[in-house]
Amino acid sequence: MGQITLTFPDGNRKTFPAGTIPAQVAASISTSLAKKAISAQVNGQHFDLQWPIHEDATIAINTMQDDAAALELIRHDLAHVMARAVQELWPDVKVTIGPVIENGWYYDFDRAEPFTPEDLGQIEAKMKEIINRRDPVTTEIWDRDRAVKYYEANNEPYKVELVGMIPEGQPIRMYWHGHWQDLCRGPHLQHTGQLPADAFKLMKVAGAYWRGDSNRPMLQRIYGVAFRNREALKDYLHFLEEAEKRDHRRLGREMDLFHMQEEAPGQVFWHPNGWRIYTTLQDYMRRRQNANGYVEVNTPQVVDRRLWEASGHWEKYQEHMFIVEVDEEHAREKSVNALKPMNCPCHVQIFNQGLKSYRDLPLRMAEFGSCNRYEPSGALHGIMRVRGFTQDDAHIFCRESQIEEETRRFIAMLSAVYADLGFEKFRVKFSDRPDMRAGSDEVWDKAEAALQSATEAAGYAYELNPGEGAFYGPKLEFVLTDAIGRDWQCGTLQVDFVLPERLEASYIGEDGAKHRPVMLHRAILGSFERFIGILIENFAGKLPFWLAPRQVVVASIVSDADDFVREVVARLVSAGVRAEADIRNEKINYKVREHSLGKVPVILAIGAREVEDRTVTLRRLGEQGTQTVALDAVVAELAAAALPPDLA
RNA sequence: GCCGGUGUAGCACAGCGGUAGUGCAGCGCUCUUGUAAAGCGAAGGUCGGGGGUUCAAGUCCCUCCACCGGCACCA
Repeated sequence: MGQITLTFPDGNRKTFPAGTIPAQVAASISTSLAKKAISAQVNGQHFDLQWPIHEDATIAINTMQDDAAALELIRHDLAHVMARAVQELWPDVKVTIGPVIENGWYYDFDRAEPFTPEDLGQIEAKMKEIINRRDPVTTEIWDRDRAVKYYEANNEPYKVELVGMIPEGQPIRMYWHGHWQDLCRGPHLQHTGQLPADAFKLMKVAGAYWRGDSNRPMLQRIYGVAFRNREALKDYLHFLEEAEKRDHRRLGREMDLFHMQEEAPGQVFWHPNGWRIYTTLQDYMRRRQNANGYVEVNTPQVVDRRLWEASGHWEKYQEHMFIVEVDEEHAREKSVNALKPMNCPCHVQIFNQGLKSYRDLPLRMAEFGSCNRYEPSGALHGIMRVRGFTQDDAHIFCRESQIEEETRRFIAMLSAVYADLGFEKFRVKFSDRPDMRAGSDEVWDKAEAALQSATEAAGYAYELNPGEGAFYGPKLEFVLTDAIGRDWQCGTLQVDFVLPERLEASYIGEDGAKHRPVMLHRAILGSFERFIGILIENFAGKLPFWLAPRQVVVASIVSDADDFVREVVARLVSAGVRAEADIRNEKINYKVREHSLGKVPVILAIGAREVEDRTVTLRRLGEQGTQTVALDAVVAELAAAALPPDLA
């Protein structure tokens, strides 16, 4: 048997017989390391302590101190322990897959009876029992036939299918946790006793399609979360509570921004407070667009199916459109229309009016386009995913040679807008050509290169999403990260070679001949509804002053102050501040509490002293202290703060 | 659309086969108040819609709708 040389992280080298397993390497260092070891990094690969090493390599032994490895193993082993617990409790349940996900894992089961919340408690107890058994984890490599026969004999059809999916030449690895067995690529811990019995929790049961395919059976998925210790779990559960307090549906009610009701599922009833946010944001975007060379248009809501057939949407998205049929009772001829689900075909109609010259390009056509889509009922979510929404949409008609410059300008505008709205950082994703696509490779080459180089020129790194582009062209997607670390994909820029062709857009070039323009579809916010939801959650309702629907409440302390309160409100309103009076017969404590819960950024309290001195006592949301200031100074300061960032 | 859960007063919730309850908000009265809930009083609900079982149904069954959590979808 040959020898191999292993290099340790400190640079030391040692020779071992070929086929040595990391467990033996750990034991050669110390018995305590052998006990504490959970896995190894071998040539950078996450390695099971039982996998043999056949050649020279770098090696590092992982213990629970190594965050990434520890969390990966804890979550992965718990997935197995949970599956085992379920099968111990209900032997007829069939197991499928159970991967590690962010903060935990899930495992999908096939069981006739639904799992109940009580079942989760029972499973959790059984898992703790299994952990306390300290069962050793062992592994073997089987050949395909043996694995298939084994699973057929054990009536585990999903596992049979999984074995069949493992590519030729890749090992089919079996793991044993005591007597329980699962197909798994590993690695795993040494024994179940290495798992923290008090740092995991089963969270919820949910349906999930086998292999993500809605034509295949619905399985039952159990989600769990796990961390290295009890404190980390507690922190995470606390984080969930905090996230719930930011929920835009809850804040929407508490701040009286909007509501939704049964008669109009997926559509928003904007209350005065919410609509102030909406119009403030829209006015801001309109100024930004004007400053960036866009022209604004507006197009019809109800459009005959012929246009959607021509654009290709009828064929693909008919099921998801609101159809409006007009019959002979009302009109001479029956017609079938759709509420517009998008604006682009209408924008091409405007482009097509009159002859366009190359001198007209690039033509940046913007619309706050009100769209309706019949989204599947299960997709609806507050104001984030709705059936009626308004996009900050625009289409840039340009020549291929202008794609790069237009992309660069767009990214500059988008980053300025995001910064103004409180998002300093965003990520860029680039999706290139899919297998099914329109247009020649030559054109795709040019479009992809233009998007990439414009992104790089703008100083942004991008993540590649291979093959995820639209069938009509490559795209960029812009992803915001919010205050508690969640990602939101908002902006997009898509190159489209197809729609101008289908809807016969053209311009006259310098050569006097007709040419096809390229269309860039682009949005920065995405939809106002969703973006306002994101703003609410990002700021936990405490919107920046300029966006706050109620900026100032002027509250009387004694009724003798009422006249001065009204005067202060009038001064603020005429200075452009959204101010209102609260002269109800209530204690100042009560008023402060109520307006603080309503997320009003500034409360001005006025009692006898303030009336006497023509001052106000100012209290800012989230602060304990107050300051008493002269009226003129406060009006000037608040008027300045109320200006949108592009006007300040 | 699929799986599971939920739907009781404006809001948050209790009641789970025998004449609909609590807190807060709202309304009335008293209090003129100094920075996160003053006191008292009178009200307020065809218990999501429809159908069924029963002497009797928020309570049990069926069905539809909406919402919540996932999955699938997202031009």
